[in-house]
Amino acid sequence: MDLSTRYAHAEVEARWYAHWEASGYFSSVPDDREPFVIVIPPPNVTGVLHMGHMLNNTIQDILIRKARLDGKNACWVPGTDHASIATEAKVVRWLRDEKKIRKADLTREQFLEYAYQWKDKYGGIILQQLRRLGASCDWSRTTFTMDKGYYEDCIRVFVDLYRKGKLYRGLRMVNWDPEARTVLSNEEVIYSAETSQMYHIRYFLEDNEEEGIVIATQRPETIFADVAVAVNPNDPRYRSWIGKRVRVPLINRPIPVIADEYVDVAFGTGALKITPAHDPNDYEIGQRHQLPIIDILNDDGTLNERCAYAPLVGLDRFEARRRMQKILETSGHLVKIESYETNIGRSERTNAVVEPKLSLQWFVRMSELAPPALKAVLDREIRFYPENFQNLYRTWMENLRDWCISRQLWWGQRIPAWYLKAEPRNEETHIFVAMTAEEALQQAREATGNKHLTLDDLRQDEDVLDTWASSWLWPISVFDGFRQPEGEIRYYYPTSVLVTGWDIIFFWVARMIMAGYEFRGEKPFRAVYFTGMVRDKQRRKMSKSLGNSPDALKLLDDYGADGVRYGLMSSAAAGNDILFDEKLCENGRNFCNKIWNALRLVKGWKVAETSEEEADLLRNRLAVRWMRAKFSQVLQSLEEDFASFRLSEALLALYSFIWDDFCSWYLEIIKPSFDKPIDRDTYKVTIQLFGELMVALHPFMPFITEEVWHRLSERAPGQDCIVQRYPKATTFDEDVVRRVEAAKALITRIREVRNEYQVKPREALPLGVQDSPSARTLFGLPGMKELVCKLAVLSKVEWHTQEPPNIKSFLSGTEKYFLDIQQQIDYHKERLKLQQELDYQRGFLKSIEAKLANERFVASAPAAVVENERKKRADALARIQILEETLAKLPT
RNA sequence: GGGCGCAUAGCUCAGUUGGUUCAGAGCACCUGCCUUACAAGCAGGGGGUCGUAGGUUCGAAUCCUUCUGCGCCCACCA
Repeated sequence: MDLSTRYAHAEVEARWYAHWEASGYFSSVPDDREPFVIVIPPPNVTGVLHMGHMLNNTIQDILIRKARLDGKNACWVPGTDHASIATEAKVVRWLRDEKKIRKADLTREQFLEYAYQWKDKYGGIILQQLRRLGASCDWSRTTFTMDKGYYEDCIRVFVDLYRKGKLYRGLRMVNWDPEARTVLSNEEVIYSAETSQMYHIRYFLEDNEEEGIVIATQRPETIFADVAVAVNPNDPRYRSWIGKRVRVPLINRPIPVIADEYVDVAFGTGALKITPAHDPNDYEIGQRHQLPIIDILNDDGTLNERCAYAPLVGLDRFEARRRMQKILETSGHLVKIESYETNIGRSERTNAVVEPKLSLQWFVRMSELAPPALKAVLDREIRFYPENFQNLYRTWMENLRDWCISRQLWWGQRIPAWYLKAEPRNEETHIFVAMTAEEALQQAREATGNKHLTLDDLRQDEDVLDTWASSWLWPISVFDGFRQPEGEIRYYYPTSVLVTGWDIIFFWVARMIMAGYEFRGEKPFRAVYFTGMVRDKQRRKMSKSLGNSPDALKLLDDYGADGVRYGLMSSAAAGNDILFDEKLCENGRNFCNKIWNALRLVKGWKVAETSEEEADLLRNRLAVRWMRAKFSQVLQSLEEDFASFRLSEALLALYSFIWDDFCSWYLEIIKPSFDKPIDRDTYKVTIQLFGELMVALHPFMPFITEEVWHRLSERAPGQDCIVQRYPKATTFDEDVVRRVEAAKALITRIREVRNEYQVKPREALPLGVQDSPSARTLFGLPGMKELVCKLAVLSKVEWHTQEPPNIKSFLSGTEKYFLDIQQQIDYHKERLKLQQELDYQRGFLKSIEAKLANERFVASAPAAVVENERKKRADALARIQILEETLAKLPT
């Protein structure tokens, strides 16, 4: 067999992925098997593969492949999300830079045409990249949240919620992004500490030029929107002021001084200007005191004429702020300016400072949707892994505000609400919510009694839905559950597990759960596996803006998909952030190479009917017995790991089983000496076992396992690793496992001695065993002597009833061994080591005896634990006896 | 301000119900090997009082409390 010593991944990956896909292994249709279903967290259509996606999708692929190997009907639905704000921003930039077109110069229809052009050209690259990773998605089911059917579902849901009274249009204080000119959800606002200026400004009494009250504000330009000054009713400094009137600086509009408990006596000056249109708290205070609302800001953040101060009208809020300093100084209202550290909210998308703003928006009534979604998680109807994310979920669900689902964008599902053109904008009294304009017209005719109304008399809402108001329908809509509620969704829903980062637990996870119960009366998934964030070595979240994310495709090139998958999985316990280190992918690549070379070894053997040496046969049979038993033991723990989503543990267990037990021990035991053949039985079992190992590892490292699986032996068409049955644990011979483990310990001890005394690797030495029942038990297994001889490079094993003189002796387990190393032994050193060991064993014995002397321990500990302590005591006693004898006989 | 979580080897982290050799893995480090599968490798080794102080228990890395040092989420004071 002519195989390179290095495993070459690139060609293998491309070949097998194409083969799997062409064989239809990825696609799923309902049948009588148990389904195992995952819907992908749809990445932004604009996205390119990054570390987070790779982690996420590796986990999903592992689960899907495992389910497929378990004989389930595995269905993994891929797709992308239209990501309204992010995509629209990209398209706007693209138009500006490439096409030299400004969005403002386009009609809605023109813009959308360009947007679809852009999407067709640049969108969905990520799905292509996922194939490189090995993701075994059912590509025929690929869904995009703006697909016709999906789009319609969003509209249908909007209408449905409106009719049920769970959706309303209302005036609310929202987070406004003046740059994108759209409302933002709370989750899209990022707060961070920044230094800003605190302006102390004096408001003079209405009828007094001398006396005034000083307020503190960071936004002096908003004073034109002030409608009151509030003080705490319990603040003695200001008690006499309550009820008086003061004048807004510069424009001299009189406003009252009111009392409200909200005002913090200790903060600022203890007097607070009230600006209901531009601050959420002020808005609430304004409501309490029935104060008017003056909105002085335009949508783009410039001041409008309502501020009543001509010099600043039309200026940007920050420019206005800069000028206010001079103006207030000159007019004598400015008391002082202080530097001040505060949290400033910025738009996640545009980084513009967010402006609180009153606005007419559409809201979903969360009080209606949240309770069943909360209950499902608390009752563990939906299980979280790790479980403690329940806390996060709970606190959020118990403190919900209504969900603002309208966005002032064009890229998205347009809100299906129509108004009468005759009514002024934002003051509409008639609202018609319907699937189509025609239906809306029908409603309008009925509502107004005017049969002559036409479509021309109607105006559709300009806004689109929040992206999450489409992605929350994902698990239902991808199976066409709205239009065909009795169709295949009945087979696939609820899905099996959702794999996603914990950062979108609110955006997406919670809302999907709500949608599941609201629209299907059933949870959308049985379990949620939360992945951590992938961070760099400085613990920073990996992001494009920081440029600290390694190029995902380059990683795949350098280490192979299997290597990268290994790297990601080997340090990613559910929910824990992982500090990504390329070194881990290197481990994965090395592991591939190890497997590859094991294949080269095995395939290089000559096979004979049987071996000439009886010793070889005995040894090989023992090796096979041990390997079978150990594999069963490992499979048992693997099943437990999979059941509780402990995937890293499962991978690690396989890694050490393959590398250590299979390669370092098993193959070394059965490896024939140079140019000698191996007996057919052992060979066949080994090929079989090797194949099973590949199947067991396949979910984690699909490509190399498929390749090796096929190279191990001729496979009939369709006999691919990906569609085998996962090996199952059987009852196994624990005794063999135990005794071989003891033998391994003995071999290690012998190698240690050989190393210490620099015995040549090939030089075979005779081993002496001091006769004892435990030694007889160990060597009683057929093939055990031959096994130890081979791996420890021994010429023979001799039994001693008496200690031979002047020979190196050592302990392993409770047995004593002698090794004739043909060298002068350093007795001084030996004595020291023996004494050290003896001291340790005596201390150990003492602690065990103390334990056993404790009546309460013996009475309350489980019998097995007590029994084990007794065994430990016996072993310790045996060791101490041997050590004492050896010491006594040691030449001085 | 409210809440959640973390602290285990030089580094990154496992450690499930308190009890089998539980004090682990990988990396790094040290020693010796290019031994006919693999130097992307082989054989061997050193290294931790499980953050601190108490408590519960026959028994604590594991449960409770304190303190210290980190991290995160939510809310947000003009």
